[in-house]
Amino acid sequence: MEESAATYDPSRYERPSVTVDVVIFTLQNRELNVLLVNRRRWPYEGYWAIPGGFIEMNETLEQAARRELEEETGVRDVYLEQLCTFGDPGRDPRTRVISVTYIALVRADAQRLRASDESTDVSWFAVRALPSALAFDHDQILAYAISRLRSKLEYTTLAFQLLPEVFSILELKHIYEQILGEKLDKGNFYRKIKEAGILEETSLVREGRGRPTRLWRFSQDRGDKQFVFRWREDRINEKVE
Amino acid sequence: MEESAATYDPSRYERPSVTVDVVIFTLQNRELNVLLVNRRRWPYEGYWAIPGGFIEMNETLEQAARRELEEETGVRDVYLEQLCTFGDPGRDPRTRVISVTYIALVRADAQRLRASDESTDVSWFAVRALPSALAFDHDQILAYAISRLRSKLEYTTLAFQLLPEVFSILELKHIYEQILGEKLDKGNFYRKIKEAGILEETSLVREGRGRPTRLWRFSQDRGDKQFVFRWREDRINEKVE
DNA sequence: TCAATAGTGTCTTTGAGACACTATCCG
DNA sequence: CGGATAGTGTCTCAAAGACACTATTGA
Repeated sequence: MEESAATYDPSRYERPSVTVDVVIFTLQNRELNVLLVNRRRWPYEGYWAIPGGFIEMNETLEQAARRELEEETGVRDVYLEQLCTFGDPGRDPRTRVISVTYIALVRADAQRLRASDESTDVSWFAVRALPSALAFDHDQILAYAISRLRSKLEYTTLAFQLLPEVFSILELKHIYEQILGEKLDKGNFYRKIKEAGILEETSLVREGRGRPTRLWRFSQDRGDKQFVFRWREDRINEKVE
Repeated sequence: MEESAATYDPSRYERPSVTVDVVIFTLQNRELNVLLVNRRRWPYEGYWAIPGGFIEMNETLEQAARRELEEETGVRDVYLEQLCTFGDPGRDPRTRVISVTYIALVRADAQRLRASDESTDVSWFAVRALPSALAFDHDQILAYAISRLRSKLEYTTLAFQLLPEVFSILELKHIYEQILGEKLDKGNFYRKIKEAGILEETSLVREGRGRPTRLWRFSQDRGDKQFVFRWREDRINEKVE
């Protein structure tokens, strides 16, 4: 009961440790990728884990997440959203740890990203080829993060957070296909995205093997334009939304 | 970084307190209601707050939430879902407190509910007539809980968690209207809910002033029947989902 | 010319929404 | 009968989806 908080004596209750873990997504050669770090010590030595760390007493949870994110990728100003909090008693053998998890979406064109340098044991993994077992309950966290990303894609403009500044419409379609795991119709995709009015044409084109591609940017100044992209109906069985 | 966890020395980091707070919804005379407790001491003495309490070291977060829920309402086996975690440094003047919040949906027909007995300072409030200021950042939490409930209603069968065992279709419609804050068309509602195939007819009827009402129950054994109820499109501007 | 990629047009089917209608009770 | 509440039928219009077509490049 909240009332017991009023009589709270700090020494009376054991306090758990609290960490913030960040599932960092990006697009790497047209595949959805996620950043993992390799653990060097017990427990789960040699296992891959979601990057994270302990919160400091004077920062908000989101600030902690941004700090971790910047430490790992050198990137600021990315999309960040709270996912869920995990806190089963046995999940960390050392002590009781509560993990507040976040999802981050990072643009593919940030060069510092490739700083998966060899000295620190950090690496990108395609979500379709993840390590078979992760440290702690991180499999579970990651699976949940992916399903959440998938479902949010359908009714938000989240996908743009993964794209470079300019892109072609078929590239955008490709991301949707990647993340939704489903082939989409080209014509219908063009129609929908154009009608949504959230793209600005640029004067750029990209040359390729066939007809050159017109490039677009995500229009910042869209008023309250909405973009609901529901190709699928099976957003149902997720608990927690 | 996760690695620092490996070198973790419990005494090296200050640990925050962790509470679990539960926003408990129910239906009380056809209105969506929420349970609040009145605080008796500093801080926020006399203010209404969302019920909650400190986690114990050997229980999961969900167990803690169920424990709180049962303490407040005497109810078990209700729908429970994690909402979000709040942890700004200044939110509790006593010490750093991280609150993991949950939403609970409680059936209206559990009699023990009315045990808002006068001795403990606990009471139901219609969400349309909430106290003007709540303790801590609980206004924020509550507002978020309501918006989440609203949006989940559109694509899940959550509303059934609020209803008694048997109910009429128009009662169900009424809940949707309550929570979505919008008038729905009777005919269309009948059509949709019937097509969804998630209701079982009972032999019961309820007599009233006009034509008696057929009563239904939510069918447990629906296979993978889905129910997407999207009358509205403005599920967009919520962050975090 | 063809292969390759980009982009458009159009028909069909579905389902949301509006709204008028019928049904069954009490007095 | 009329008022009150429950429940059904049906028309319209917009949008999703299927799919065939045109466009522009390089070799």
